Amino acid sequence: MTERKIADLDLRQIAESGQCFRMVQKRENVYALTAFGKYLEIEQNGDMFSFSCTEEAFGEIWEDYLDLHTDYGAIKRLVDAEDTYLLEAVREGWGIRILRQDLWEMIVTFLVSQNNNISRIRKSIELLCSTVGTEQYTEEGLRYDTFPEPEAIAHAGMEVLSTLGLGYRDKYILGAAQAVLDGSLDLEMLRLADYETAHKELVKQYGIGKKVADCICLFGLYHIEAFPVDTHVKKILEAHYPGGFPHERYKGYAGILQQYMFYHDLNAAA
DNA sequence: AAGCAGGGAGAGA
DNA sequence: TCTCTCCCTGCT
Repeated sequence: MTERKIADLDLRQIAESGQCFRMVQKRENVYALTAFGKYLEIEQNGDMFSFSCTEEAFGEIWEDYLDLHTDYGAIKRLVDAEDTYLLEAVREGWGIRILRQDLWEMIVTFLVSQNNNISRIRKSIELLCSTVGTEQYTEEGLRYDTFPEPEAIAHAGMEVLSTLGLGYRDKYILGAAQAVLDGSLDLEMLRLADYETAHKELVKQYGIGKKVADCICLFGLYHIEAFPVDTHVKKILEAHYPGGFPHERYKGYAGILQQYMFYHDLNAAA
């Protein structure tokens, strides 16, 4: 058990922000997530958080995963005081952070996300993990499933993938797994590359277009300058930024602002 | 119950 | 380049 007081963090907002699909509410104020083969529960009471892990694990894995080294308060203060829409979006999604998630998991996740909705993405990812991933148990005996490595997905093949209800996306996922194994999709190179290079490489991969590549850059490589434009963001830009989004003003971190806007739009729709 | 939902590939212009 | 259709599936 590790406890911390943390500003600019809200678990519910992150879980619903569409950047991660394996973070679920366990009970009041408690969320559970699986990442890097490990399972974590977090309880939030205001700005006080308790994590179901040791101080060591917190420092080595979760602090970084939750992007706690980044000052989101400072970023929010950079928002144009004249931009009432963006201020409102930030006010509503004040506790959003960009999680530093695993690259391979993000590649598969956002391949699944195309032309798809959040609840179905969640189900697909969970089914993929429980079918092809590795079954693990916490010290308390709670079962969880790790995200399948490329080897496991390639080994499963279309025979298994086609039974998971992924639709036409199954062949993209198998293709990506095979590409990692044969070296044509080089994860280590992507991790070292800058945003432009990573994006250019990603769109070469079958099933990855501009939007999905941007999501992978933002959520899997922490290139916070990446600004994915999906149908929601497109709609937002048309409604609130007819002259175009001020990318110059927010150069280098526009992706974080995109996340506030996206979250705001999801809530407005409901 | 036709049409849509966090897109992309492939074809044709 | 740009536009158009089709793609799996589940939900409304």
